[in-house]
Amino acid sequence: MDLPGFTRASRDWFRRPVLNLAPLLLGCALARTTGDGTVAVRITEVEAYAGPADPGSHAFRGRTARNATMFGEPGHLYCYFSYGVHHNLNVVCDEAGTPTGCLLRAGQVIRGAELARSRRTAKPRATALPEQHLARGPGNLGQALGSSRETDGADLLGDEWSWWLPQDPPALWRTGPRVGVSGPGGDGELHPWRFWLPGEPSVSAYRPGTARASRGR
DNA sequence: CCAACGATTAACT
DNA sequence: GTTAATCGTTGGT
Repeated sequence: MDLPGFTRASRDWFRRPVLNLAPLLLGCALARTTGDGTVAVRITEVEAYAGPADPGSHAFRGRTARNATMFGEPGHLYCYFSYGVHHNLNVVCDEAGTPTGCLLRAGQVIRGAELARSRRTAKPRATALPEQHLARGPGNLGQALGSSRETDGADLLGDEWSWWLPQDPPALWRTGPRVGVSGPGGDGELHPWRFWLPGEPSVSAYRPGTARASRGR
């Protein structure tokens, strides 16, 4: 398995504070290979969740059976069941014992579009979906990759799931309020921790955000 | 044990 | 813009 223009990430690449890692995830590729083939998604939108100090985080009230994966080694997938319907994917960040992660909110399917589409054909209008919308939204991204209850804890340095760094990383991103997280005065005031690549068709046009230049890599 | 609530989506007005 | 669908997790009784 290879991806032109990308190289595989090491465990240590994930070993940094969540707010530092979050923008670096943009432009990376997440791939999954099964007997049916490979689907790879280039990440265009993420949200950071900062653990015990973050009221929006699943880890805010400590360790539970559900969020245990976030307490483990970085470079694994924390997959949780959302609204009785979706299997949303997070990249576990920072050192083991620091329960932080980034929710993968959207991406562009760069390999296996046919397979990704077939995984979404349960939805009546899926056959009419433009390719750019196959992995738009966290639930849809999870669905395009076929994530399930079994996905929680998967290692991104394994054979089935893999994480890829772009040879030519994006130089610019935007930040804004997280989606679906409430808080006093609006969560966005305190935690503008949604990061996305401007101008990407796979990113839904939510609220406007602030442009930030990258500080070099 | 039980009731409330989502890190959402798609369909409908 | 609004709302129903849908069910595991959580926290309180």
